[in-house]
Amino acid sequence: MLNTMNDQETNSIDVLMDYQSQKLEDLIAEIVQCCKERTLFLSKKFDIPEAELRCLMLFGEERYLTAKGISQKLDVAKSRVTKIINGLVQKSLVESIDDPKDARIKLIGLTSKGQRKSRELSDVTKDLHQRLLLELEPEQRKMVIACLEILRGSMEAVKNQMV
Amino acid sequence: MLNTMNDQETNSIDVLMDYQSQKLEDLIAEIVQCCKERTLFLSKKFDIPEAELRCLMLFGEERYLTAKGISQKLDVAKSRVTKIINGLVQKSLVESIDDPKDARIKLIGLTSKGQRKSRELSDVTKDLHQRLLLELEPEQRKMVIACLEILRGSMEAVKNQMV
DNA sequence: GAATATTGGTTCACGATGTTTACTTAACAT
DNA sequence: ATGTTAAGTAAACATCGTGAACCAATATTC
Repeated sequence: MLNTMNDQETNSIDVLMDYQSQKLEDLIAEIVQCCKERTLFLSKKFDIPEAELRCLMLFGEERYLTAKGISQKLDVAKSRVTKIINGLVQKSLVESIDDPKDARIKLIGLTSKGQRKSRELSDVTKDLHQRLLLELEPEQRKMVIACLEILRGSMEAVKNQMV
Repeated sequence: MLNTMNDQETNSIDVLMDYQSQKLEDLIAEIVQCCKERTLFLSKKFDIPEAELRCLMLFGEERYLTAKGISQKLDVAKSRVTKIINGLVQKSLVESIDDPKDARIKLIGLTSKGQRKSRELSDVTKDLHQRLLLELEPEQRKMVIACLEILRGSMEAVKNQMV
């Protein structure tokens, strides 16, 4: 009797977990897909490849970046950075000068055209995210952000388990 | 006086929006990054390119798929599907037979090896999402899922505004 | 029923993203 | 001085993806 009861209970818990994990998977996939479309949209709008846009956005505070620094921030190989920088130099969005202290290093900085583009880009993405917030009630905004923080933390935790 | 008060209020609302939209942007970026790492991890674990894995996962219920159907589900050009299928055929995970009714159509189906792989893959991803849920309290699970639904809806809404 | 679309799939040329390996040049350390 | 480490570049390769041209088979239309 009790046994049956427990079986049913565990079973319904399993069913719930199954449902929830499937739901979670689907939702995350849809959100990721939406982000992919957004970056593609921006790339087309600005007529600049995605990787170069990502690079442009790194010059938020910093005046100059090095290839190595960019490589770390973008999480790609150094050689990849060379190509990205080449593309941006071609478009006159960025220019590199020699570090006066260390001849190995090249300092990469935005040109004024690059600064305009970068500003424009961050304005557009900021606008998009603000519109996203405007879709929500002020109460929901806090809650959604709080939930994303929780989710991010859990994803990190699971990632670390995986090693 | 009142004016000043209102200015301060609007200002603090703006500040809040700025903060929240920045937070939102960062959180979404981190979550997307985490997902990217996950797919890369699975691709290496199974030693199968990401696009082919994505294709394998389409055979959930359906016995057979057509190149056109796959093209729509994966949201890529037909020509891309040809290459993906070639890769999977090479690995003996999939085989294509002629549709008896329409000689233009090739029916793509999993081999038994492909079924095993596909099953394995969905088990692993299900396990990952369940672990994600286990990081949360049962109450949080519902809340996080609810928030993701809200977020997804808002993202769709913003996307549609953008046309 | 023959001429004319339309459809499903392949091929080819191209471009973007990325890695790995090897190489050059410059700085540093003993 | 010399050997080691660091920064950047170059070449070869793999993956993901599009678009246009094309072929063969089915549908449509007169």
